[in-house]
Amino acid sequence: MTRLPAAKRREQLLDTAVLLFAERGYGGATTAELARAAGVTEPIIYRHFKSKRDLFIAVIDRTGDLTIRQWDQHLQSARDPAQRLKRLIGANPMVTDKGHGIYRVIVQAMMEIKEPKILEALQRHVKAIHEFVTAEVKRAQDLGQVSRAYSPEITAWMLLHLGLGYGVLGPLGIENHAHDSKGMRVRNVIEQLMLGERARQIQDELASKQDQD
Amino acid sequence: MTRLPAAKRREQLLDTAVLLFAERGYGGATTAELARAAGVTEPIIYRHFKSKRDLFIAVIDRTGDLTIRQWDQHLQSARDPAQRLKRLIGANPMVTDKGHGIYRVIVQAMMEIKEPKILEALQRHVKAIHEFVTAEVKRAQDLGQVSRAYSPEITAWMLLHLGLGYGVLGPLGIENHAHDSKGMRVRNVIEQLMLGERARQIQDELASKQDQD
DNA sequence: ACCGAAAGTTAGTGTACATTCACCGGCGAT
DNA sequence: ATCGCCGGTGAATGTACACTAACTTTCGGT
Repeated sequence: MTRLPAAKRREQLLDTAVLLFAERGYGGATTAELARAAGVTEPIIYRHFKSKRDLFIAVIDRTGDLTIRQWDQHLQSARDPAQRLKRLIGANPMVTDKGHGIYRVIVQAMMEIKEPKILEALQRHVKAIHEFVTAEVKRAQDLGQVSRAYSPEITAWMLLHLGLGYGVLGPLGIENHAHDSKGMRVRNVIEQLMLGERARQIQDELASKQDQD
Repeated sequence: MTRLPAAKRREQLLDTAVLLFAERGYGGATTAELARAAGVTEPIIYRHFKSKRDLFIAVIDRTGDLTIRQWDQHLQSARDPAQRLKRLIGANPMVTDKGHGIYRVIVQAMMEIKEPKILEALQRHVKAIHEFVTAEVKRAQDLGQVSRAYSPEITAWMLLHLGLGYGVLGPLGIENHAHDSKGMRVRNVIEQLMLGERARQIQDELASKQDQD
């Protein structure tokens, strides 16, 4: 309806595509739907992108940056590195409202990898996130807030794997997923392990005064 | 070409479908390809399965059984529960030659979930595997070979998440994935954590006499 | 030897969807 | 005032693919 300059329309199409892919998946989303959601007709899509696949690649590159920026912002208000880490653990972008749709698309892309360009984009993305988490862990270790038993790098990989696994299985809605009959949650286990040996007592103390995070 | 009794044909179709789905993905594989690969014509597929989706569900269910049977077999020659667990950790079906193709498809399905029937199949699958791992952990705990700090259930979830995350990121071929600059690997960390506090020393001892696993 | 059921085939049908063709209208530079 | 460019549309087009109807061959039991 409303006429837009090419650059704006392109951006808008990408915005719309992210939402649509998140909801329907790449395969499930149709160009007709995308056009309708964007308030234009199909040929417009092809004015801006060579093909649906091309559009998909553009979406991935774009969401990579976006995700890390969102993470950064989310951690900014934390008091200290330990708190930041707790938030990091609690704010798995695969599960939070903002991120989970986007991450569905990214993991979907990880499972396909037909184009080397997509692979490269994903490698960049994971590397960036790993570096980010590594830096967080290192900071907390330097302040003695986190056990130094393992290197920041390996700890960050563990966190990524755990978060990814959790993010994949969570949406399946499996009964008793990620917790046991006593109400223990994987999240708690991770925090305890990361915060060192005394962590369990600390955890117990915190439990009674209703943790804000 | 060669005529087969229904049961055999059904099995053969499933065998073929696993390979094809692994290679092309569920969406990418066509019924025509499947028929050709199986050496029959398309209607045969529909004699044995109500639909392509139905076939996929059968594949998922079957892979669940298969994985567990393969694990069972792989673990059988281990001396004790602790050894079994070590093997379990080392035999991530998402990474082994046999499993990795089909697990890519399964994770793909987890990211899409269009049909509730597929969702159910996936839930069954994950549940079965979780139960299996839980039982292994419990056995090792009962013999005091594994730290009782966390319940078998929660420990099993951690292992599943870690394995899944590792299996998703591994194929991306990221530099330094899952290990740090000192050569420490996530696998080692998991083993150490699971085997309790003395695990590190035990690990060191074992390292010198060239562990067979 | 025959017949009925089981296994298989040929040749569609219908449709969902990415992609394109041919045309339209308004706005800004001349 | 007008004309060409650019953002836009309506209506195909083609094709890939799941699924099916109707017919044929083979096999095993009597």
